Amino acid sequence: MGAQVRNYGCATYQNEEDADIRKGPWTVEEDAILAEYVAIHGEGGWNAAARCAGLKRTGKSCRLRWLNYLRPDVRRGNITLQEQLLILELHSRWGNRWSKIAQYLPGRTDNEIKNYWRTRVQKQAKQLKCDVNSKQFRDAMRYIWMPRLVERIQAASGSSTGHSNYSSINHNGVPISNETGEINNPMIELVMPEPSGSSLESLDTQVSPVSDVTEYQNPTSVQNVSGLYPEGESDRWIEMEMQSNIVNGGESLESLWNEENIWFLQQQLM
DNA sequence: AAGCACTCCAACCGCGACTAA
DNA sequence: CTTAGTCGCGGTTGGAGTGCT
Repeated sequence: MGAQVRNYGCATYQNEEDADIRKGPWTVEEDAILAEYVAIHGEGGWNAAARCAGLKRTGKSCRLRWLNYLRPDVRRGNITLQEQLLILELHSRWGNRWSKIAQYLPGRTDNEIKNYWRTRVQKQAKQLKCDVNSKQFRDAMRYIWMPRLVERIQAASGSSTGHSNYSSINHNGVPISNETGEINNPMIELVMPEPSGSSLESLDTQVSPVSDVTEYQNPTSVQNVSGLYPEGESDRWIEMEMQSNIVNGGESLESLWNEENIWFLQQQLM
């Protein structure tokens, strides 16, 4: 980052030459000016927008402010279960392609998804003492978190299919795609909107900030999940599931990742 | 009540891709 | 072909907010 000045408390300047360029938090007035400009001229041409609107901001800053905050269709608030599942699924497919992932979550910005990943998902990897990109962690996501999320989504939407269906995930855990590269996974279809503009409202199961991948409802039983796990490893994974239930005494789980479970998972993942 | 630790998010930066002159 | 300007993406970070001691 170098020696540039950061001061989010009040807008500041990088150096003498940039004394006309404001940095830091946007004011209400600046927001209004930018929103009005875009309403008249449309999106794009951000450098011109900054100049013509009289904003002492860089074009980049204007673009970011518009896309991440001022845009009328920006969704704010908790990431839903469906969105969590989509993020996990799409990240396993595309990696850190945040903008691409964001296309499938209407109203969510790449920045927001990136923040979610870093603050929630990477935190869990850290707790498990494994790299977020490691096979172990990906497996934990794929064979435990994601099926659980699916179950919760189904429970919340009143579906009675009875068990998670991840059968269209291949042996690498990647959802099987058709020739066009589209994901062909019934559970993902359940939650995945078109990349442009459609709404998630009908499936909008809001969750609290703590009710993300770190916390699960206790499944009533370890049910029909063997098909979810890697070939030849289902026993081991089912055992992990059962162990996590035993450890939690059948009560609803405060968190799957209490110390005991983390230790247990680490042993299993060795 | 105060201080500390931690979480979350807005906003920054560097860099690569694209495009027009 | 080269160059300059612009845009978009992914990584990083400061600070406000919140919870805990």
